[in-house]
Amino acid sequence: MIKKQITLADLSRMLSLSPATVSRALKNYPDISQETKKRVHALAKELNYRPNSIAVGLRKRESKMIGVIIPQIVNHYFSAIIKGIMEVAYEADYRVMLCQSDESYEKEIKDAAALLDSRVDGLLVSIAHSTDRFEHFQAFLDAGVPVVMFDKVTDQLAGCSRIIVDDRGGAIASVKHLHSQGCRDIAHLAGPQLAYTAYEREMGYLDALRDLGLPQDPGRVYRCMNVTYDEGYHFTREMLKSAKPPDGIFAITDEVAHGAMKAIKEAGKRIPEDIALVGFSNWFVDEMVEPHLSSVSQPGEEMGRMAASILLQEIHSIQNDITPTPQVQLLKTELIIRQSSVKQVL
Amino acid sequence: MIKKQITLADLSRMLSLSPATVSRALKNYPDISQETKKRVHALAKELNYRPNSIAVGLRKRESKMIGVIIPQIVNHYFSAIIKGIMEVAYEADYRVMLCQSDESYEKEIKDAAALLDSRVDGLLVSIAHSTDRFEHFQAFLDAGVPVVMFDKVTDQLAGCSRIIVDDRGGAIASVKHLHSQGCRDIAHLAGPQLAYTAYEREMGYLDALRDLGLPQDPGRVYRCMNVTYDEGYHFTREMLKSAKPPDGIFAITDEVAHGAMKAIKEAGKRIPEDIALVGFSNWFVDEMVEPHLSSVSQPGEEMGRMAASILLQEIHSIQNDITPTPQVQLLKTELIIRQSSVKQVL
DNA sequence: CTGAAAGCGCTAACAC
DNA sequence: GTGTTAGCGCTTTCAG
Repeated sequence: MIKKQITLADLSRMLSLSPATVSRALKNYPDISQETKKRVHALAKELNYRPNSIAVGLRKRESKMIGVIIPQIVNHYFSAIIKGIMEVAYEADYRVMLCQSDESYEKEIKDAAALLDSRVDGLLVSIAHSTDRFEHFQAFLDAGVPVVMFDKVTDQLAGCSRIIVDDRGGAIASVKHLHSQGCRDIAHLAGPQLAYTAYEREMGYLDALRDLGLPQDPGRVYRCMNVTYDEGYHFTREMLKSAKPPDGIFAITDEVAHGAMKAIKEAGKRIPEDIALVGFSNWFVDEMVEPHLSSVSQPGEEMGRMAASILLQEIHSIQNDITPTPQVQLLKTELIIRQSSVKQVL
Repeated sequence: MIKKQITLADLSRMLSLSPATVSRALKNYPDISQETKKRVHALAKELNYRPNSIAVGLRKRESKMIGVIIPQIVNHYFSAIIKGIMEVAYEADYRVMLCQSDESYEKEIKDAAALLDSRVDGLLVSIAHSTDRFEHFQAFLDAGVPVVMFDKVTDQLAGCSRIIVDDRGGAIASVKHLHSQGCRDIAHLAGPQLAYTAYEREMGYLDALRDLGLPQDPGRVYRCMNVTYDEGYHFTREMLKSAKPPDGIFAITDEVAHGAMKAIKEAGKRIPEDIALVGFSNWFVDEMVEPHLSSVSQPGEEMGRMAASILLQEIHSIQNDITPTPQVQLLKTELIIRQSSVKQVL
């Protein structure tokens, strides 16, 4: 049976006080007598009274919950972001409702609807690969619920803040580094162009080639639609089968890069001597493989913390009747150079 | 400003119907005229009406939310579990409220309180290392909210189901396998004994030694209190500095095992010839390192799915006024043999 | 210093 | 078929 939790009414009855007084006493309102406060607190503690936050939410029209929609959870970078989000939310006494879109537009729509129905006070979202319409997020803004996008963002949704890392800068640094190590034919294991981060990294790759005066050969861009280890492995094998394999590879993520590494090793080629390799994410696995993988570090936890902080700010703004100004935060990336890309002993 | 979402009352006013009728029409109650249903649905869709699930929750005394408390999120195994949980919850139209205890007893207590205050319909929990009291979970049971423990469980909380993997069996298989490969001095990188899984793996290690007629030397058990890569590295270095290092290591997790691998390689020893190595989790990184790491696979997603399924069952039982019978589910583990532990070419 | 009353948005029992 | 009423548990005017 559904056992009943103790309620304010229960307390007030037992104390012969009105619910209002009990409520105020529990919150230490100044104009309640010490005596009453003592009695109320004592009984509340004894009976282990806990306010029903659903009722509070209904009354105060705020749920103290923030919604999070993320493409995947089983992913080092994303789980780091979630961690950052949860830490900030926790400190501010907000709960986190988590949804995984699984990179599916349809799932994302359903998740968004469920979160909106749950009356979350704000939404944090990293957009699925396949998403190219944004009405389901506009609905939040229309309802006065702030939305902050992180990592996979879009500029097609006005009035909402975005937190991104400097993907393009990281990509440029990687390619220039490969060039400095003597690479002249650098391939790119890219992602789906629709995704913001994938696009930026690819643009960075192309920017760098142009700056360096290297040819931009579309045949050197291999598109990993799902950005997986297996795709990295597969496309790299393909490269290796060709008459003239590249002498450097810049991979869109570490996962893809590790797949590439496997293929290169299997083919009996040396890293970095034959093919130098740089990934993206600075996953801690990078130091567990041989050779250690060079990679661009992107601060996941910091991104989560920042996204959550901005969202909370916006929630408070709105509660004080001021429309928040959307902001764009660019977090720095840093190229971590390891063995996989250092050809020359200097 | 807090813009208002459209409510049932709004609809009823505009349609000159009672809120009750509108409510019933939206839920397609049989005794509402087709005509009315049409009008109601049309307007609801037009105005994009979405029921306020906080209000529904208050009224129906169920929140359609389940709480999850997990020691860490940034962890392949745990995030896989979360994924499994979320899939099942999603299918059943439940939302997931996630908390990370960070292996802290105090944080766990606060999270539990917050979830109970949010009136989650059920709780899934994997217990923090440092937790040795369970009143904060008993509170759920007292309130008629079912609790299902997974992975890190305790038998000190009566009336609640547990999902575990066969840690002991996996440990035994690992040690016997090392023995079959010629290891006669097998060390164990263990965890804190308080943690259920750590304890079981350690017991499995000892069971196997006994079965094999090998001495059980307490000095061969290295206790990694935080179960980290660094601890694996550190303790293995320590072993290697001694006069007679072990010829096999069974590590409590893959993370620890990878730390051990690094130490062994650094010391110039060969794996598996000098020291054979087996980890636990079957992390996919195991196939990305050289040599590939043997490991015990434990089905994370399946565990999450099972835990969530059982919890939902129990929620429904309770709603139908029947006290669920706590069950214990043991998921099979499987030793995946790779290069790090195969000494002899057969 | 405390109480009465209204209401957040919805549902369910009971009328008609 | 549809409306009325009451109430989920809490907060917050407004009175006194």
